[in-house]
Amino acid sequence: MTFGNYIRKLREEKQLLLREVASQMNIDTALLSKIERGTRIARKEQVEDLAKALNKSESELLKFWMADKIVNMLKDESNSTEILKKVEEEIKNLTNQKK
Amino acid sequence: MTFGNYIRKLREEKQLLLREVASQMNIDTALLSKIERGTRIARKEQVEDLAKALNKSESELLKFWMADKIVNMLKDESNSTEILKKVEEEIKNLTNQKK
DNA sequence: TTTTGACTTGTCAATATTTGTCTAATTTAA
DNA sequence: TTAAATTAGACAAATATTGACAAGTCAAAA
Repeated sequence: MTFGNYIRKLREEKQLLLREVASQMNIDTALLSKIERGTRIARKEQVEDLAKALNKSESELLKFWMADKIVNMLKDESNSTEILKKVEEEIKNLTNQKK
Repeated sequence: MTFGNYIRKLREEKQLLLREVASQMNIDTALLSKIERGTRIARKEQVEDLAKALNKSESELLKFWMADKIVNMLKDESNSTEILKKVEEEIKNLTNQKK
């Protein structure tokens, strides 16, 4: 489930129109349409706006949004598994960093 | 081990000067210095050039390079583990995609 | 069939970011 | 101290991103 598909699903469940949500976000309907279809990438600020408009937790939406971006970076790499393993290691190091 | 630290180590092992490697890459010494110190991000093209100049496999260098970028995206996220798990799922889906 | 409303697409100027180089430090090694 | 290597800062040029507008498609209502 991509970010776009996810927010579209949420919007439809709430029976909201593109124009209603877009208006709450202060953006053009066309732009929100593109974000939902994945032809445009939302800015972080817009993800926050969406969380408000759709009454979902910001971190939940950000999870989908960040995952999307990372998947996009990795989708053409042959050794994405190896890369992810390394990322996990490095993150672990970071969080164990004292001070 | 970050990308910058890694290529610096490789360069020093080979006893090459910044200016020698930078010249092979057709970039300014100052830029390579910044890349090694992590204050500038190499372009993918430059990673390829580095692989040649340092006689290392491109995919090995790209692994460090991509991991760096992803770590940077995640370093301020509280739920990075969750995000990575989602990424792994999505990647798995992608590779299982028939046609 | 025409009209209407919701959504989508293509294009473009404005804005923002990235890039690489230059010059001027600073550090290092002799 | 000197000379070479490396680093920092500032800048213009190149590139990328952004959001809006206008025009398009599509389905359902009239």
